[in-house]
This record gives sequence, C-alpha cells and structure tokens, in this order.
Amino acid sequence: MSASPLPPPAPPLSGPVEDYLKTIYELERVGEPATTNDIALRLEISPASVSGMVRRLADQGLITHEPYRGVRLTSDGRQAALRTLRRHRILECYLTEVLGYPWDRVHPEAEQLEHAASEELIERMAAALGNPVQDPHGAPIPTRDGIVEDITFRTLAEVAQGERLRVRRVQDDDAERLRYLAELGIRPGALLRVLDKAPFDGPITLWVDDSAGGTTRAIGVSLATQVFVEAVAD
Amino acid sequence: MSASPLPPPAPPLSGPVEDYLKTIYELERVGEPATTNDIALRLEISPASVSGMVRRLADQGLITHEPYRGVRLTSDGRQAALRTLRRHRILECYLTEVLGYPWDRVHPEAEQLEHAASEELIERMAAALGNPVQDPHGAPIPTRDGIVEDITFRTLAEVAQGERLRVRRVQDDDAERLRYLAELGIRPGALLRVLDKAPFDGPITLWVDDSAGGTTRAIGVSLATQVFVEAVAD
DNA sequence: TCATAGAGTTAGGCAATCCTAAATAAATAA
DNA sequence: TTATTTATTTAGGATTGCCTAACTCTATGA
Repeated sequence: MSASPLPPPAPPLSGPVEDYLKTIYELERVGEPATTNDIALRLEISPASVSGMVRRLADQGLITHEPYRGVRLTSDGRQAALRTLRRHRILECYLTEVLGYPWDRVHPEAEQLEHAASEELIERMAAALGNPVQDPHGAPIPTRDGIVEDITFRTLAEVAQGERLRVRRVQDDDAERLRYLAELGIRPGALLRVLDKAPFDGPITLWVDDSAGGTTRAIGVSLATQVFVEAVAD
Repeated sequence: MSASPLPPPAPPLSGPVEDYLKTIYELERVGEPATTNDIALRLEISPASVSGMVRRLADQGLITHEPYRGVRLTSDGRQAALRTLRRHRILECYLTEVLGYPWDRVHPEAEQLEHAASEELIERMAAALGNPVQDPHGAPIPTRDGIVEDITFRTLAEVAQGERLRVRRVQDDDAERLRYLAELGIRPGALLRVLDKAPFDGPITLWVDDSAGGTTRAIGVSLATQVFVEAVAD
C-alpha cells in the first residue's frame, strides 16, 4: 500500500497573507518583480513590515525573493492569489447584482469578505449569477482552476485624438473616482470617441455614447489613467 | 459651543472578542454567570487563555469579572454580543433561503462571515429576506437596537408522556445531529405528540406530524436535549 | 571613481491570542 | 476539620503582524 504523496492539504492562508499575494500579483502583472516599497505603498504599511512578511512568504514557498531586487510569486503563490481574486470579484458581482450595492462601495466590502467566504459560498454565488466572467469594474474572474486572461489595456491617458474606444475596465479602489466616472457614463462597455487631447497632460475631451445619443465630457489625466480602453472599429 | 460628549465611536471588535462575547451571552442566558471553564469548553481553547482574555474584556468594559466566580456581560458587552448574534442569524437565514445552503452547514459559514460582514451588508440581506425574526434553527434575531425576546424553552428530554408539542428551536452547532433531525422531520414549527418516554433516560417515542399524516419516531436523550419545544393545546 | 540619495533590511518593540506548566483558591469528601 | 479534587489564575513562551530607528546596499551623478 504505497502512501501516495498527495500534497499536504494546504493550510488556509491568513487575511494579511492573501492581501500580500494579491498585491504582488497585481504589481507583477504590470511589469517587473514587485519591490518592497511598491508593496508597502499599496498595502499602506511600512517597508520594514513588508521585509518581514516577505521572508515568511518565501519560507512558505509562496514567493521567491532576491534581496534588494524584488519578489516574484511561485506557482503556489500565484494560485493562491488567483483564488483570492476569484473570491473578491465574484463577491463584487454578487453584491452589485443581487444585493444592489452601488459600484463605488463593493470593493471594500469584498475586501473583507474574501478572507472569510468559503469555497462553497463563492461557488454558490457564482452559480446564482450564471458564472460571471468579469466583475463590475471589468476585471476578469479567474476560473476555479486559476486560469485568467488578464489583458493589459491602454489607459485613457494614452489614446490619440479621433480614436473610437470601448471602455474595458476601470480601477476599482477609489470610491469617489468611481462615483464620478459613473456620472460621466464611463463604465465597462461604454463607447467613446476622443474629440480632443490637450497637450502637456491637459484634459481629454470625449464624446460618450449614451441612450440619448451622447454627451461631451472632459477629464483630466489623473482620472484618465484609471480607465482602461481598447480601440474599436469606426 | 459645548462639545457634546458623544460616546467615542466604538472601535470594531476582533473576531475572537466577538466570539467570547457571544459565548458568554449564551452561557448567561441559561443560568449563572459564565465560568472560565464553561467558556473554554465552548470555544475549545485552554482555560488559561480564557483567563487572559477575560482580563482584557474586563479592561475594555465589556464584562465584569469576579475572580474565581465568573463573568457577566456589561450592557456594552451585551449590545456587542447581540449585534454579533444578529449578524450570525441573518447570515444563516440568507444562506439558507437565498443561496440554498442545507441547514446543517449554515452555522460554520455564518460563524466566519459574522466577523467580516458590514452593517450595510447585513441590513441589505435582512431587507432582501423581509426582515426575518428567527433563523433556520428557530433562534430569535435581535433587532438593530439589540432587542430580543430570548425565551428559554423546555427540551424534548423534559416532556411528559402524552404531551402535544411544537418544536420551537434546535441546537445549531452539530451538523450530524441536524441532518438526522431533519430526516426525522423535527424542525422548528413541527408538531409532535409524546407517545412514550422510557424510564432511566430511555428513548422518547414521538408521533411526528407530516404532510402524509405522521410517523412514529424514537430518539435518545442526548438528541432530545438539543430540541426545544413548547406545549400546544390538544 | 566615489559620495550620496533612496530603497531595502535588520534590530528591537508591542499587542493580540494562543499554549503548557506551576501555583493557588474553592469546593467536596472523608 | 482536613485532605483531596477541581477550577482558576499566574508565569513564561510562541506566533503573527505591525511599528520606528538604525544600518546597509544599490544606483546615480559629479
């Protein structure tokens, strides 16, 4: 009777650990290995605390750490990060679609619940929603097996005058910006045309399609960097 | 401009603290002040750990502690306990009624979520359910202002032969017993008649009304103590 | 090349929560 | 009443996760 060497039943990760892994995942997604300072800024904790946690995560095999260089998720770490992101995003969908949360308030609530919700709860919510593929802000929902197609879009700050665009995703972590974007009609799926782009980081003037035909709107660069778009045929 | 001395905006309590308060509330409900050992048994932690936490809870004004005597909730502590119980029980209702959880699995899930769910989430769930007044196991749900009518019923182990009874509540913390009770048709609202009660803690034979008229069932004392009933007119 | 700014790490702490072992108080039985 | 049992508390530790201050490494610009 050979005891088949099943992987030991991974102990559940703590809330803080899940938050670190999520953050590292999102930083890696954009570019280079995540640095101590980046992580500290995102999590609003001191760099020294990050150094400490980084050691523990590396000890647990969730990340690799090159001192003074940065940190990378191992495949275990990536799986854990994607499980947490799946939870988070399904929760956001559920809160929005079933419980009527406004889209600027789902993020913090999901942030808490993602660490407490069981697999069963998440899958029941997903099923109740018909297995959604993206959250209310346009972020893709990893599958249960940890598969995502996580496309990196251009931001509205990087487009050229005259372009016809579809909003694909918006940054979800600032309630006030989200409320304002909603007012402007800028949400995933919205169609835009770039009417004007003032030089020197000036305002971007947009035509935003809506049920009444459309409206002209102008937004600044700081807001524009929060909006991810892709070109659409004219 | 007199600064009105509002109570300082109570910092949120930690998960463990909420669990202690809930436990103390439930122990007090039955009888004497909760003792260290009782609390330790319920929470499955060592008595020494309870002694430590008891000091901290007393320091925070959530309980009073008479050394070697036991512990009592202050009115702050009671309010906090009732807030947690409200969360827990609304979550149980929601999981059962909206997400289709079987009644033997809602308790542990609610146990986790009660520490993470915001006031807003709980109230949205309550509203979606039409503000339920009891959970799936028959436990009353405190109002937002912390008001409950928490009646202490007799258990099925304390009834007399011939009595006609209505099940009002069942103990919610043992999944296997709950599954078995459901099989027997013993759930809040069920109508019973005590056909026989064998002496020396022997089995209790019941007639359990059901849609098909009724069935005879026999249960032992250990299970009978988990079922709370009240007499009904014949 | 070398000084230095900025990023990263180490050292030393603190609070919350748990633990075991030892000491003490209270209740019970002889 | 005293001896024993049981309950409670204290002492001393461990872990997680955060902090500040001080030190060290890396990269940059003169």
